[in-house]
Amino acid sequence: MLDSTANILKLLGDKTRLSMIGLLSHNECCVCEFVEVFQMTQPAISQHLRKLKDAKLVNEKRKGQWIIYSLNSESEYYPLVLDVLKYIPSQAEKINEIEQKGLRGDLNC
Amino acid sequence: MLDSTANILKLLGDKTRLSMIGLLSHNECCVCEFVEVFQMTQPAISQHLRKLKDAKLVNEKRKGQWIIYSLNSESEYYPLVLDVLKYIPSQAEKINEIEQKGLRGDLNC
DNA sequence: TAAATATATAATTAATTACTTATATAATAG
DNA sequence: CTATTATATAAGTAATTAATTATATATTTA
Repeated sequence: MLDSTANILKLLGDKTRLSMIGLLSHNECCVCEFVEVFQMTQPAISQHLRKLKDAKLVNEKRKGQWIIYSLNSESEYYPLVLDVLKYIPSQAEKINEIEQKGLRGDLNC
Repeated sequence: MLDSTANILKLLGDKTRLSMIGLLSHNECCVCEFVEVFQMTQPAISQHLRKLKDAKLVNEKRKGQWIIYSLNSESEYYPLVLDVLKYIPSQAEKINEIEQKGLRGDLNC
């Protein structure tokens, strides 16, 4: 339990992944949205998502050509995630930003 | 706030430091006790404590030849620490262990 | 004051992590 | 069926982190 909790905290202890979790607490997101929000290469984003998925903190589902990620509320560590989210500002605006820039529409996702 | 929270989580995302914080939530501890508990070299322990101190998660005070570490309940992140501690087993037994082995007495601290 | 004890710091090394580029796979549109 | 779009994976590199050994500092005791 201590080791596995430490591993979850290590995952959350990266600002990109922590922000991803914050975003996912508001909306499901596809990879291309994260790429826009974080101004990071697509493989870098996919690799962060892979770690979150391996730890079962997020779920993925395919929707046509997109892979949609969502918070896994069934996770043993979901309550910890919710507790942690109390300590970061809302990430909702980051989604609004790309919607306002019209980027979200452009990406068709 | 997101970055600083991520940094705190990164610090807590190491099993040695997480266990240290768990121990400190029960008792103040000196460095030599951590050395016994974690079977790790003294410099390794001091370096972990340094990181926790730099982040102001712990306080140190000198008591004769010993440096006593304690949780800093004044920290902005103390509430986060308390939330996180709900997800790990009590570390109290680790102190009991070394007391039973008589080591704590032997060390005179 | 010299020896012993407790702790910290510096320097090095080993291990881990994050990111990049290149490539592969899967779905859709023409 | 080919081109395009979305995503994943692999391989390599750079950066960061954890641990070790050696040494320095501070306190206590003889």
